[in-house]
Amino acid sequence: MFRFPVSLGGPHDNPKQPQSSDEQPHRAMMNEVDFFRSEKRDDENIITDETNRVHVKRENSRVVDDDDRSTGINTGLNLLTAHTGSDESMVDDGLSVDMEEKRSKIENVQLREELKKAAEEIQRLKEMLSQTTNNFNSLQMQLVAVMRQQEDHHHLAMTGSKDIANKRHEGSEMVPRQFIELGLPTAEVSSEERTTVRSRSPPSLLENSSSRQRGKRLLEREESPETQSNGWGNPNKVSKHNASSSNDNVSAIDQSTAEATMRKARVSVRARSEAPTLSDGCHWRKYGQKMAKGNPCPRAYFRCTMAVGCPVRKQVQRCAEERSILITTYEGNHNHPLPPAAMYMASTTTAAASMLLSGSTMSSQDGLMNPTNLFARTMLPCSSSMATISASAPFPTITLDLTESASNFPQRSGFTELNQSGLPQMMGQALYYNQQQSKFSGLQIPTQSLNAGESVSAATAAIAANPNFAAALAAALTSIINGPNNHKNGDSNNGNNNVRTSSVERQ
DNA sequence: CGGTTTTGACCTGCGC
DNA sequence: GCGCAGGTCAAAACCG
Repeated sequence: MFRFPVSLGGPHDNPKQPQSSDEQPHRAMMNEVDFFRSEKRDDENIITDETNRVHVKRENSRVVDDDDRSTGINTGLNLLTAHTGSDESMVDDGLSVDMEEKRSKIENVQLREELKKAAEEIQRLKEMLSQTTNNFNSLQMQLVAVMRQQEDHHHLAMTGSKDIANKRHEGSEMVPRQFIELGLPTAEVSSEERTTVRSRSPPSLLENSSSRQRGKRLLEREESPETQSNGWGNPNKVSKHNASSSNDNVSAIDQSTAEATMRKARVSVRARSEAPTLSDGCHWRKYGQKMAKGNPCPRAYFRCTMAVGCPVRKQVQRCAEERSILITTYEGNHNHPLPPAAMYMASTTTAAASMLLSGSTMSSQDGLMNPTNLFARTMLPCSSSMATISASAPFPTITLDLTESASNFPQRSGFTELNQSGLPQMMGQALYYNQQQSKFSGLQIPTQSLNAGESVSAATAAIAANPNFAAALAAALTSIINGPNNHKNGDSNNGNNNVRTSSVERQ
């Protein structure tokens, strides 16, 4: 799905190269082959060797080449050079051949060392990725186990006290309600599965669904992933469903909850920008605009147009208090490959959403084994103050605030530069949990844990500062994150459509 | 001409 | 039941 972009010296390193036919600036291995080939030609033709030698040198820095001439690195050869010093012609004699051979050998050694280092680097990165994958898998399994446990407790509590359950559904426990709601079928789910889930639904929900079965619009919504009252605007609908849900579906609910956790989250990005929208690498079509209450600035609604039927939407609105701040809220998951620039954003928002959702299903005691911490440490290394999770919003929403504290991460800037270095910047965003977090059942990253992970964070930040690696890692993590869902959903186009696709499925 | 934006109407959920 | 607000639709206008 991704490649680690290893640069062993790009075209910039050898601007003076002859235009040989086999010249391919991005192929380090080809250069290596060329090198050996040229070495073999030594015996054949010195002139040719000279040409090839220059060609080979492109893997080395020009400084080395210059040093050879200007500073006389090979002092032993200088004598030989001096011997032929009067001869400025391009014709080499036997002594210069020796010099060239020695030089070639030195270059050969240097080149091999560089390649070796590069190979080791690749191997290390692979190991890191593998380790991250393993960590994620184990954490995910733990997450499932804990969710089961929590679900059991939840049902016990509900059956034990209806009052308590009612209070939960009326008031503070917004998130669990949404998770249940999110368990409803998605577009990727087969029609059979949809029917099954629907049939499990309580009469109220069925009535509600049937009452919506009118008109073309409804049909469209039925086709779309979020048909089942999964819209942005009806977050509490299924909570009632949840309240009346029985215990016989615990496992099903567990599954749906797991899916649900990846479904409904919104990722809101606050960034200072004078532009009407943030350039996040995707193509969007505006499909609506509304004046929101309490904000003189209209809210614009956009839909991803990079692929037909892509469920990803975003809302763009300027902050009422500070017009220079652009609030972009993403929801959904792309069902198509993304360009790298968009991948940055998608990966970041996916990670944020995953963090939000996975964390929200955990109890506070689970913090240490919560994947949230993994994400917080891997994806948002400086987790301290830049992301807000809001439980007061109708949906679990994580807000990445790019308007402040831009000092603690390299290359920090606004989202508008995402095309260049978006991921590192985003990854540099830290998380903080506002007061509303206390309402959140599980979104607590223990300060302890974060402190313990500071070294990890620092290392991660350093790595993430490299856009290439960041892109690769983000892509990898995205695929990891999305993996299970993709399997469930069955028809995912890429590794990119989990959190977000699922979270938008209500249209 | 095809894609995008604009904008008024419509749908839906929620609170009173 | 009614009104409000958020979200969406879709025809018309606009644009490259």
